Order: sequence, then structure tokens, then C-alpha cells
Amino acid sequence: MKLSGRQLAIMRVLWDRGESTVAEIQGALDLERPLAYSTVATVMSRMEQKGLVTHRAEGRVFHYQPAVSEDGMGTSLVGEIVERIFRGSPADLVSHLLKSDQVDASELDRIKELVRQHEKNDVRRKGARK
Amino acid sequence: MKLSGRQLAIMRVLWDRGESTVAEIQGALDLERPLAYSTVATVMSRMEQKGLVTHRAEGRVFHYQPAVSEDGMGTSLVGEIVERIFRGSPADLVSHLLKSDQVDASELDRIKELVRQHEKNDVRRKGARK
DNA sequence: AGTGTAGTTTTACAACTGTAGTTGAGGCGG
DNA sequence: CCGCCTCAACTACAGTTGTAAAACTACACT
Repeated sequence: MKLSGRQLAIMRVLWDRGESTVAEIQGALDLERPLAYSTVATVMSRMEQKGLVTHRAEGRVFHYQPAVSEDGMGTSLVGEIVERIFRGSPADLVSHLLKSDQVDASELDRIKELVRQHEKNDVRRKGARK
Repeated sequence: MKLSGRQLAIMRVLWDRGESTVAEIQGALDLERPLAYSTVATVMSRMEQKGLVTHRAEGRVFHYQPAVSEDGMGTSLVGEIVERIFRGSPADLVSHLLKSDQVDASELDRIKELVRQHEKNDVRRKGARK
């Protein structure tokens, strides 16, 4: 499941706004130089062919909706990255993440909490089976 | 700095082996159906044009070397992903990471250590200035 | 010198992407 | 009824990628 930059930006819009018309998507994409209407329409068709989105016609207007979840996409993306860039080591990814200066105090707290939670569940899972 | 799947696989080889000839790269790419020599050569030229690698001729053999560091690539990739997929929230990335089942106990330990370390340095940095 | 041979360069082509003009159809305001 | 507007559909074209055959070239060896 591979998507290009533009496609990703559009999925972002759909994930954020939910079902949207071409015009709405065009408006929501916030670029210095906006895209032509027909450009967005073309991209939408192509994405539909690839199964990334579906549409529903209401009158003659198309309402597009995402066909893959943000969550699923995120997971598969992360797996991909870890595999291909970080040789399968999640910790290497985290290392880069922390170095990237995108992590403020509150994000760090959330991360610590996630790790704690994961640890707990992990132990439970292991203990539970067999 | 954008690279495709194939290109990434080749960078991976160069990062792992260091300077390599086309034949070596061809051999190191471990695929079900191996690529033709000329295919690899073509990709290498194109990558050189884009500044991803450089070469040094030894006799008539080209030895290619990476022109971007694995580290730099990793950092910029991670930043990109966080930005574009996870709306700028690193914790969301970590969340997906943990759910991905690629994190075993030892990786988790490393991650905890990284977080600890980061926290310490962060405090120090903040305390040090002004 | 002649012939492999290994390696680079050139050429080719199909798929996908980014971008947008043009066309055609349906509905609306007059 | 007629032209205008809004959309979707079609067409177009350049750039990138994946893939590889074919052409060229320098070396080594007999």
C-alpha cells in the first residue's frame, strides 16, 4: 500500500474532515500555489482506482471518503520504515525521533506512559498464555 | 531529499558495506529475482545525478559511496513521517510502533533507556542556559 | 593482432505521478 | 428556450522510476 506525497496530503484531508467533495478537498489543501480543480479531480480518480478512497454520488457531485484508515496506514508505514531504514530496530527509530527536536515535554510524558502501558500488557500477555 | 524503494535498498547496501562496485551492490541486493547488472548501473547513475551517491573510478571500475549519511536520512525521514502522518505528534508514532509487534523486550529496554537519557539531557540543557 | 570479457553508457519502454486544459452533460436563472 | 455554471470525464504532457537490451570500450590473453 504505497502512496505518494500528494496522495498522502489528500488522505490527510479526508481523515481530518471525513467525506469531502473535490472542491472541499481543493480548498482544504493549504498550499502557496493552489492546485487546479481538475488536478485534484484527477488525483482522486487515480486514488480510487488504487482503492485508497471510494466515492458516493449525490446528484452529480462526488463525495469521497477514505478507504483505508489512518491508523492502518500509520501502522504499516511505521513497520515499513523500521524495516527498511532502521534494520528492524524500533529503538533506532526512537533514537532519531528524540534527536529530532519535535519532542516537547508533554509528548515525552505521553511516550513514557505508552511505554509503561505496553510493558504491563506485554507481561500480562506472556503470563496468560501457556 | 526523496528516495524510492529501490534507491533506499541500495543506500542500505552502501551504508552497510561502505564503498561498493555495481557488481557488489547487485550481489548484495538479496531478491527472489535478481536485477540485471545494467539495471543496477542505471539506478546508480540516476542516484548520482541526484546527489545521493558519488563514485570514484579505479581503473574502469566504479566504486560508489553514499553521499548522504544513514543518520541524516533517518532523521529527516522520521521528521517527515511524524509531520505528515502523525500530525506532528511523536507520541502517536511511538504508539503505532509499540502496537506493531516489532518491539521485543530488549528493544523496549533500549527505548526506556533512550527516554531516560533524553530526559536528563533535556533538563540539563534547559537549566544551563540563561 | 584478434577475440573475449567485464564494465560503463546509451537507448527504450512501460507505469506512475503531478499538473492542468478541454469537453460534455445537467441544471439554473432569466 | 438559451446561455452560463459546475462538475466529472477525457486528453495531454513532462518527469521519475523500474527494468533491461544493445552498444561501446578498454584490457587481458593467446
